[in-house]
Amino acid sequence: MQSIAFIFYFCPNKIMNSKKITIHDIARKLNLTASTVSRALNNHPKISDATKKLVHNAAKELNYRPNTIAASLRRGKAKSIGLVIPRINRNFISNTISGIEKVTSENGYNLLICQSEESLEKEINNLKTLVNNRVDGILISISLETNTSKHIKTIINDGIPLVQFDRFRSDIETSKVINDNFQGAYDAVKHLIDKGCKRIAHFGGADIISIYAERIEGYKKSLIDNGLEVDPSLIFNKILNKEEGYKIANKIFDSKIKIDGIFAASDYSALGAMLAARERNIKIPEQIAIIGFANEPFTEFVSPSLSSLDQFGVEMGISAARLLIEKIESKQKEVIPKTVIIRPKLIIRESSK
Amino acid sequence: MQSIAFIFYFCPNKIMNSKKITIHDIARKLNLTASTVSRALNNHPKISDATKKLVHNAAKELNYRPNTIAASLRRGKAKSIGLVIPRINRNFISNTISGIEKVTSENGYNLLICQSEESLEKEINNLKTLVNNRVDGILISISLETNTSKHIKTIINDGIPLVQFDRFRSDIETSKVINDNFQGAYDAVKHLIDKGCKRIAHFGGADIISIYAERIEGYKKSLIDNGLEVDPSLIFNKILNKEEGYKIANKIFDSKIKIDGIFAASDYSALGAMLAARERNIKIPEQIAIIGFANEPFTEFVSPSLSSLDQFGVEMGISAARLLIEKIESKQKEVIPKTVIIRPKLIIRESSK
DNA sequence: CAATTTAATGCAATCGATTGCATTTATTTT
DNA sequence: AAAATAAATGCAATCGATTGCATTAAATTG
Repeated sequence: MQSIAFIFYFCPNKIMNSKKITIHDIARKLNLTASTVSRALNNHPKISDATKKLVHNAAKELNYRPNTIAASLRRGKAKSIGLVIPRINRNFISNTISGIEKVTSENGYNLLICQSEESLEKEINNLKTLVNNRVDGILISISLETNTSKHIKTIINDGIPLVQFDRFRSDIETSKVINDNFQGAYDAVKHLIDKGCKRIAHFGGADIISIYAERIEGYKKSLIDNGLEVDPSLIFNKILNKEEGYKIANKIFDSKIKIDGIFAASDYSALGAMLAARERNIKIPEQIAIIGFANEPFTEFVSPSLSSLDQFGVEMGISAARLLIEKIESKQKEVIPKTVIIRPKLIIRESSK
Repeated sequence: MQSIAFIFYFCPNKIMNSKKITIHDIARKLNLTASTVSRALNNHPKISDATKKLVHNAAKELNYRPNTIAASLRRGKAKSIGLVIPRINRNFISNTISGIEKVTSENGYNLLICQSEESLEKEINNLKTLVNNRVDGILISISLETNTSKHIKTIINDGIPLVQFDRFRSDIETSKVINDNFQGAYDAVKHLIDKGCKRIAHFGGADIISIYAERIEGYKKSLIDNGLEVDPSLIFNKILNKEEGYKIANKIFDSKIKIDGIFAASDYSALGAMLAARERNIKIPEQIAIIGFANEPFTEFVSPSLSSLDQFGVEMGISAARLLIEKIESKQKEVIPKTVIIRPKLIIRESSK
């Protein structure tokens, strides 16, 4: 007796870590077949309630853990969804992931997450991994480097449901969930004009990415619709972080270019501009009104607080995941690609009041 | 001819979406066996270079995609790692995930992510899902609600490698990567005292979670070591967000309690306190110096900018993932549990200068 | 050149759950 | 009570890759 306790005390892992229980073990114990056990566990209608109860009890007693992998192999599907995003640690993206995870887990799907780190090569590899893992569907927001749709088309031709969200390629027919970047930009610029701005600069992203191209278009259209003209020398590309925003703002202040407003495609570049202005005692919003994009958490707390456009990240993730699951689970092969457009909401704060 | 082109044009999916190629298809094409093909693809030494080349070419030509699931079933392992965290969309956590994903993907593991949403019940379910998916190992940061280790012990007894990070249970022997919360708190409070504070309040979290308990202890020890005494009426628990910080600060200001410094376990509660002070024209840091915890992005941008403790999220994720993979891949069953302690770095900003 | 070693490949079982079809048992109908 | 129907369970193949052991072919040795 003593020695048994002794062994248990020192090697609990070894002792307890018995081999995994399978449906065959349960079947043997109950004098049934694996098929019956399988059906009982899956609540198949043709199995009597009595046996179901027996099986469930035995499963509990033996501490049975179903082997998802085996089931996946047999079914040819893994009940899992792959997600490819540029980076996880971005406020907006982690919000979308949160929404996605909520929906997928509610529907019994596992979520496989890959970061492309803004690299096309990694993005391609990520997709390969997901295909090899036989995911039921893929959600993707493309990298900044992605200037082709070939890899994505391959996926679609393989018959794997795919939904794009946020950053997307428009030359492929997929469902997608996107922000109305045009409208957001339009609204922001209109607001600046309403506040009296006449010379509004735009700090944009890489215009090969559609979301940034659209913001530029919205900016232009808003100017024109509101009686101002587009001055190409006020449009700056690839200004997305604080440092670049700071640099460009300083460059403008040093030059002869006069501006009284900035619409930035990123809160960070807007912040950079704010800091540059502050250093020169240029009053915000009196001398320059500023609006950013994405409604990063810090925008609320800086001073002056920064006007911005909220993108509803969680909601976007939820819709994207729902669209994908709908497509996965629809019997009829052909689901008409849907585009869900979320209109960003202008949050007016001190920087443009 | 015409008609073929026609068909291709209208139904590319149907045509191209042929059944998945398996190693048997490759074998058949080359007059070999599946075993040989499998070995060739895995670069087995006993297969001649000639056949390897043949197999690889055929694989490419047929657009072969290995079925990871089948391999996983056979191997009993999925080359995947499970991650359980309270929420994805928190700056610190998304940073750790980013680090984790980097390491796991570099080592050929998939990452399965689950959110517990601060619920013990969900945390338990998450673990079940991961076990059913036969993950090779698990990384976990526990929920606020988790007041037991039973579910985690089960995992360990099942022989599944598990590493805790950030929020952890100390009554289970696992490797872990944690912040030196005691030291961080100690440093922060010492800094406040050095700046002349005599009556420092602490806005803490739930003290059943060790990281918060440690911050309290560090706070106390620092007071004592530096010749001040601990006044329990200055310690407030479960004050972790802006609203609560704002509320408690106001309560203090309304009372007879005099304070000249706040060390908060969260940047958000620190911010709430800042806003409350600002409303009453209490000068920061002259009348009250404030330090937060986590170095959230906004801390740099508020004004006055908020001193805080940086937790090195990405590095923490990297270490945790490395520890886990090391454990998974070590041949000898018994790996001595290691604890990696990352010392938070005090970032001194205007709020405590 | 026979005997032995080495290299390369094949055979067949296996991982664990699922599922179409067959079979048995129980129930109902005529 | 025989026949027909329904209900419950069993049989056996299957999903695709891996792997220990056997086998064949080629190379080496004495």
